[in-house]
Amino acid sequence: MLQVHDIRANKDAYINALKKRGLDVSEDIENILEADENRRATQTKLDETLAQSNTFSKEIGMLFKSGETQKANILKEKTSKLKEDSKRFQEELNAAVETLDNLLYTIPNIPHELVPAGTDENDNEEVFAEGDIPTLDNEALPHWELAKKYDLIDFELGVKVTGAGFPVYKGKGARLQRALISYFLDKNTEAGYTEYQVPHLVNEDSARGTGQLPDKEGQMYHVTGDDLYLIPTAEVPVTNLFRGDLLPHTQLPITCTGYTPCFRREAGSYGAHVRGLNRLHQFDKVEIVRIEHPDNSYKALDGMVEHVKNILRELKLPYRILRLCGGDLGFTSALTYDFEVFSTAQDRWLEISSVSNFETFQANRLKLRFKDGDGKNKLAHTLNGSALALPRVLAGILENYQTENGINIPDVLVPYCGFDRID
RNA sequence: GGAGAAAUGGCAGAGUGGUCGAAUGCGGCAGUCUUGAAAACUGUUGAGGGUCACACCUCCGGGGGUUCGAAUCCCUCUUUCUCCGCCA
Repeated sequence: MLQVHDIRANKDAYINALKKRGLDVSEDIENILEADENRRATQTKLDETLAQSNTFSKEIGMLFKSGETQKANILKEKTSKLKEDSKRFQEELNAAVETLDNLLYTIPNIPHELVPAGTDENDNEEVFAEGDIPTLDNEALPHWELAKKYDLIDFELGVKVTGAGFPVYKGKGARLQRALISYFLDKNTEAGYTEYQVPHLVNEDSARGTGQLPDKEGQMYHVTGDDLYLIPTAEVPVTNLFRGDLLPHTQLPITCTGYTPCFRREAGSYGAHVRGLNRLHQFDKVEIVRIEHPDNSYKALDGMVEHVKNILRELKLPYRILRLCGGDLGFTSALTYDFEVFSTAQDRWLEISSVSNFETFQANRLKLRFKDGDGKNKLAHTLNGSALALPRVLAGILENYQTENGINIPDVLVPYCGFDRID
């Protein structure tokens, strides 16, 4: 969420910038500023009342000490009204804070100046593309056919055990999946990211910290018995490792990577675009997370983009990079680059990574701060990206590496797989 | 799952109703000394709100209560530790 004092200072600039998202927030901003003034006024009233009653309490204490109990008792009576007042003001304050927070929750992050205006994915800006799109013959199959032909993934078994969107990987399919996880983790740790294994269930505070709650409640699986949520991405547990921290600036940047399964309800999804591995309720992903000094965060974002590029280059997959337009930009993000790999047999681009800078938007909710060189405590910038999401990379490999006689394995994966062909 | 103990500042650890935001030690920062460093010594050192700046307010695991006044008493929740049971 945004910080009120930033909104106060940059009111017009913020209203203007949010137009890129297709939003007119001028009224909301006015409401926020009004709610904030109300909050501060109420706080002042409460503080003054408490100050008064603190003074009385001290006096009463001294009077009792010196034996002047009668005077003390007179003072005691005076405090009862103050007590009532402070109780009432406290309730008013709680309400004022809640009103303000609820308003703040509705305002998305301010898009970076590089974010192009636009309403949907068609307006995203292609900033880079690389790799040759193979020309396949007419016999080329989509990955779900290949998975069946070579017995790599069994979607029906998943339906039997759990339901649609929970595939079962078998044999070389399972091995290839595991190879990719190891390969990604190795690439990330080589690049300096520290590997973490984190819980796959998180509590409500964590889900709130990274912004899944309150807005996206319906997207997560909720374990009601223990009031825990299955993680939709490793971003949630990994970023929350640092919730509430006040880090010395010398400790920045903090860089983490982690593999987790991800669980998404994907309510309302249907049709051809969700076939095979294209969209699942459970999938694997290796994530990278950075906590950065605000002065370095955009350099860091560029570094993450380069890092993902290198991986895709090694895998020799044709891909492109999109800079998301205002209409497609995630609620919490200031600038996002999506990576898409070309799915030859489906003749479409599949998103395999999304790399974002959230600036202080997440850190504000997380209360994730650092002590800067000047001694001041400031909110850190958080960034994250997939490196990479497994299913669609797998789909890309199966489709792009298929031949008449089998599927080749990208060279860099052969040591991880222990085989160089699926046939 | 059963029984007991505990939760205090970056860490360790005092504090059981009245100048306690909190002793002390370690750590951190600044200085003295030193060619430099170490050691020693001196000073300083929590967070949030609020203010032009002060003042002032809040915070001793979370929430609630008693009291003029709570780190301190009561209730409740959570977590940790010890013992027992179960277990990959």
